[in-house]
Amino acid sequence: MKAAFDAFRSLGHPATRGRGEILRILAESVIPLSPREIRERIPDPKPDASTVYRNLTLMVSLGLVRSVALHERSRRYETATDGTHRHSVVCRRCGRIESFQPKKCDLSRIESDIRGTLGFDVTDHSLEFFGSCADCEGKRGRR
Amino acid sequence: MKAAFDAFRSLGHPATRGRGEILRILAESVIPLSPREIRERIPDPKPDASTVYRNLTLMVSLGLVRSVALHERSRRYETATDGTHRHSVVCRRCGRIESFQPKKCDLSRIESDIRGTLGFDVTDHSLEFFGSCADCEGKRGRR
DNA sequence: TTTCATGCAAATGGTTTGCAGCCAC
DNA sequence: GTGGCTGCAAACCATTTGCATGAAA
Repeated sequence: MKAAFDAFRSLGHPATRGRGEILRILAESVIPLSPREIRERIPDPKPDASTVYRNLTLMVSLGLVRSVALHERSRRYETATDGTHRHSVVCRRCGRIESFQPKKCDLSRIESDIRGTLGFDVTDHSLEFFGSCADCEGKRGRR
Repeated sequence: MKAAFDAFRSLGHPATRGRGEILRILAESVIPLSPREIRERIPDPKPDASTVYRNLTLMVSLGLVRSVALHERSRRYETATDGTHRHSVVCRRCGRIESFQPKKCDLSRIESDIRGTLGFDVTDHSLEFFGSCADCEGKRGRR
């Protein structure tokens, strides 16, 4: 909490309760959350939905938060402050989401190829996996 | 065109002009396109937007097309019929999109790790890169 | 006190859906 | 002929925006 407030102030933005809550909730979650889910977890009085959106946008631009696209209706968000490098694994059947931390995720080779070939300065990437979770796998064919 | 029609018929779905056009347009494009862009490229008379959406959904379920999330307002789609394995590279400054075909994209190691750790049967993944394109890179600081 | 964040409500824009008529097979 | 498409219009829903008020520094 303290840290969250400092994060904002040091970046020149007022620290408010809503901002602290959003950052806390994202830090506590193992998987990326949607704006709606984030808001639901904020204890009353909840900030308006628009405020949640505005703050998420701000936090992304400040580098405190990352947005993740899991091919759903809405985007999801995750903390970017801890140094963890996680990837989401999504079940195409039930929608379940889990996080996976690869022992070694080395895409730097590809990224330097991209720089050489296209002249793009790649700053980050997004990598998600899709398939069937253990539960749905067991039920295979039964649906 | 011919091939497109056969693709539908062999899968038990009527072949219509709209469907052929969508498949043709996606096959001709180097980068993934949004439903709107696809529709714009169909010569008159254009199918209704809802028809385009319905067909894209169908084609994804038939495995003819893949959807790609590039952190934009709308989703994009690309052909899945040719065996190419491409990844999109997106410029965060100007939105330019390019495709990159890695010499070697081996995520099978990670995917089998996922199976072992989470019990997920991973069938596919999505990998996109973000950064600055050559043009924007040159203008660095000028904006 | 001044700037910036918030709530509220309305607008936006992509996507989905119900329904009646039409087309591919 | 008939089931599956399509167009049209309305509904949906996540997200954005304008504006007046309220709070942080």
